Amino acid sequence: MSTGIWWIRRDMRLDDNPALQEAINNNSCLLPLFILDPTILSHPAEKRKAFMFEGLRRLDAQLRLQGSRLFILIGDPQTVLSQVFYASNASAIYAEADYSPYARKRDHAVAAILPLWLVHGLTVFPPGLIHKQNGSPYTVYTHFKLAWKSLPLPAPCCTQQEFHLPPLPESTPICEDIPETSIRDLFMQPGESAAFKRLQKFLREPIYEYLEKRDLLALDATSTLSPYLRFGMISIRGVVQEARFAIDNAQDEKSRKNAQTWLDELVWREFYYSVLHFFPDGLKTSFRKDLHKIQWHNAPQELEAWKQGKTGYPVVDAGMRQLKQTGWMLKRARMITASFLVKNLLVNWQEGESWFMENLLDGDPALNSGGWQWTASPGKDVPPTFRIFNPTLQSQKFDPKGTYIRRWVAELANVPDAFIHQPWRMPEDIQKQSGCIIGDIYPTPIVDHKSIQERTLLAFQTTKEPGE
DNA sequence: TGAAATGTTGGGGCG
DNA sequence: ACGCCCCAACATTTC
Repeated sequence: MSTGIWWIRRDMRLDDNPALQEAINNNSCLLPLFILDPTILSHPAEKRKAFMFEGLRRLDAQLRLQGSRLFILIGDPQTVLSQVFYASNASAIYAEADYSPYARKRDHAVAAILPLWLVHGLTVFPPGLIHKQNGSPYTVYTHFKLAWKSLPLPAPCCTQQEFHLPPLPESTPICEDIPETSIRDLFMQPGESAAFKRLQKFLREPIYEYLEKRDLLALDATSTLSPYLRFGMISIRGVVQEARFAIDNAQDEKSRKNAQTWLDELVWREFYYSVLHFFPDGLKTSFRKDLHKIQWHNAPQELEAWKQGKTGYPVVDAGMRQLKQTGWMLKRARMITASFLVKNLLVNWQEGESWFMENLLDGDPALNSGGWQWTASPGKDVPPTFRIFNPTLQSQKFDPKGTYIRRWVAELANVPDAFIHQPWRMPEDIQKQSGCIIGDIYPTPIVDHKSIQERTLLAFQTTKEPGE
């Protein structure tokens, strides 16, 4: 009789879970354990924590269906694991490898005093596996993607729908309750079955229109799987396998291309974890070293207006309000709002990065930082150009009727279509008619896009290297 | 996974 | 009927 501890961190699922499988294969008893780490609990991400706690409740329910249960303990992981390990007379601890700098440090400390087995499962291929011929990392996505796609997809570790969880050990720790949260309405229901349903729904039709519709802000045309992937409520290997299957089954070339684009997004996720692997400092400092030279404007009141969705640019404000209320934005909305902060307000990208981390359900350091640095980078990607998003053009393109804007910015609900993207241009009588006085009910734009361009170009010029 | 400036084309109104 | 102009729509170039 041996007991394995399944230390759950961000692999909150039973299906295709390599760490869980490893624990089961090597033990006759299993102790599923989640540690409430004060370091993580102190992070001000209330919505994401609520999603996580509710997810833990669902996982506990799943475990109980098979005669097991989830154990919750509070404290420093090294201390907690030592106690549980000896109290339950366990043989080893099994966990899915996590690659953030904090996780690495934490796991290193645990492994120094206890038998900790880290099993890969967070990405399809372990970060670091894919590199150039000479061993150096890919820093351009396109090249990484080609290398990624040339590799055979690893098979899921347990394909059977039903498997039997080993029983609990005889001596189990006294455990805490899953914390309650003050968050009432979660934008998405967490848990493995919700994730699975969402994927199935997406695969039926939307995946074949993904490229054409993903940027339309008023639609719900994307998979919205990222919060589930964030907590491992669904297996990335399984998702990729389904994506490949969908591509192979596409009815026509256009559908195939649409589905292919969705898979490419999953490869972006792999790419950012790879970048983090090779550049572990890239989370806190700019991956592009020359970004340090930029003279940011960093006006606190402008940053605050951005956070609260009161910049006076409807599409930016809609996005920021949606983020604060629900913890979710389409990638297009993330790009528009991020570009506005960095390129229009000239605020250091790290300010935006940490606000997103506070609010996003899917907030993941590697991906969030990667996305922000993509925004801040003045165009090292292909083709090499300098991009400043024009919030009005983006708005007209991706929310042509203003549906998204009106959904999130109530003050603009009755503004006519002709002015929905630029309400500051409304004549006074129309402002009165639509009940939206600019500068009173809805803010005047905090910066003028046109006049700000020169400042931004100048600030970013310092990043140009000789010969460029 | 831009935007703005510039260039090209093609249909319709009109003399 | 025909050529000319206008201009919107689309394409290409440049930053």
